[in-house]
Amino acid sequence: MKIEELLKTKEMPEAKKLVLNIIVTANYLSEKLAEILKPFEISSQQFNVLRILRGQKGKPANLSTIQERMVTKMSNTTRLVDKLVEKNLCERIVCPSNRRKVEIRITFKGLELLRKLDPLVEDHEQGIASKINEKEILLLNTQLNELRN
Amino acid sequence: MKIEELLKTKEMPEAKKLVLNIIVTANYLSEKLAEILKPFEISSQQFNVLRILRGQKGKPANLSTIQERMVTKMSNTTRLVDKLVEKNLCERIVCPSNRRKVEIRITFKGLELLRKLDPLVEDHEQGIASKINEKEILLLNTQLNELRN
DNA sequence: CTACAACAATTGTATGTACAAATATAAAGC
DNA sequence: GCTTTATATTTGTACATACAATTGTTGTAG
Repeated sequence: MKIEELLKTKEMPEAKKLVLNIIVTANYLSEKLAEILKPFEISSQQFNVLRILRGQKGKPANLSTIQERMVTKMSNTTRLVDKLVEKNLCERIVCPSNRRKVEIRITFKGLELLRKLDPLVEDHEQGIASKINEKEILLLNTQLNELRN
Repeated sequence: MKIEELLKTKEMPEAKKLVLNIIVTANYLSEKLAEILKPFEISSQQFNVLRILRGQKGKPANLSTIQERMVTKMSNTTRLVDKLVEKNLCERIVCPSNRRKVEIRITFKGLELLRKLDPLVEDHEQGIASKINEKEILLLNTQLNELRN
């Protein structure tokens, strides 16, 4: 649906339309992802943290590393990790060489969960992207990058 | 900055890049808006509600009307309106013809606040959109609409 | 060695989001 | 008229976000 229909407004400058459109589309995408994750009782931010941990390939991550790689930077990583630890999806130990830091690792259970989720999330992303052609995807990525400059 | 640099990942399918890029860009835009609104002690969702109320042009709105016009549909409109009422930016009375409903109106103080904010928000939106040319804006809007279909 | 600055994470508070359950009122069916 | 169903909003709970303040630890200057 067109953005202006969605917001039930007649007229709007294109600039305003663009800003709202990006936000509305992002909400839509996040909701779709949340739907996929829901049966597995994991939120999109928790999923995000798990993927970052897997990306470490065995090497433990500390909180600041996770934080700087998060999609939403200011989320409270301590409490996200708390939830994951509760569910045994990751473990957290105090870093022996520097006790200010913590070492966070994904567990086997966490890896298993991601392995189940991978194809579902992949389908979701492909399904979205398939609405436009490949050239348009590349262009869209470039233009979004520019908007943030 | 390119999305892959931002997330500090080497390779990623374009579809995944696109999905993340939209979400990251939306976060960026929301943060910028929040910065503008902060000195006025109003959140972007409260601002959103206020603009919807102004759009009613004197006619009162009830909760469900506001809800369906919100950018983020599932936010809890009752509590957002609570905050606005506390600040005297809008008023809420029980609808006399149907006591299940409420009538919500923007106050003079609310209109004044929006009048001050309008040019700031406009500048923000224009500033973002000016990063790409007009044709690209139109195209981007079209493509984002398609992604949600 | 001690005081102090810098660093890493945690905790606290207010706000917002997502969803379910509860409350209150109105409308419909018998 | 009384019960049931539908409608509109509010309330409760868990999670997430934004940001400030605090805690505990390390590094460093004197």
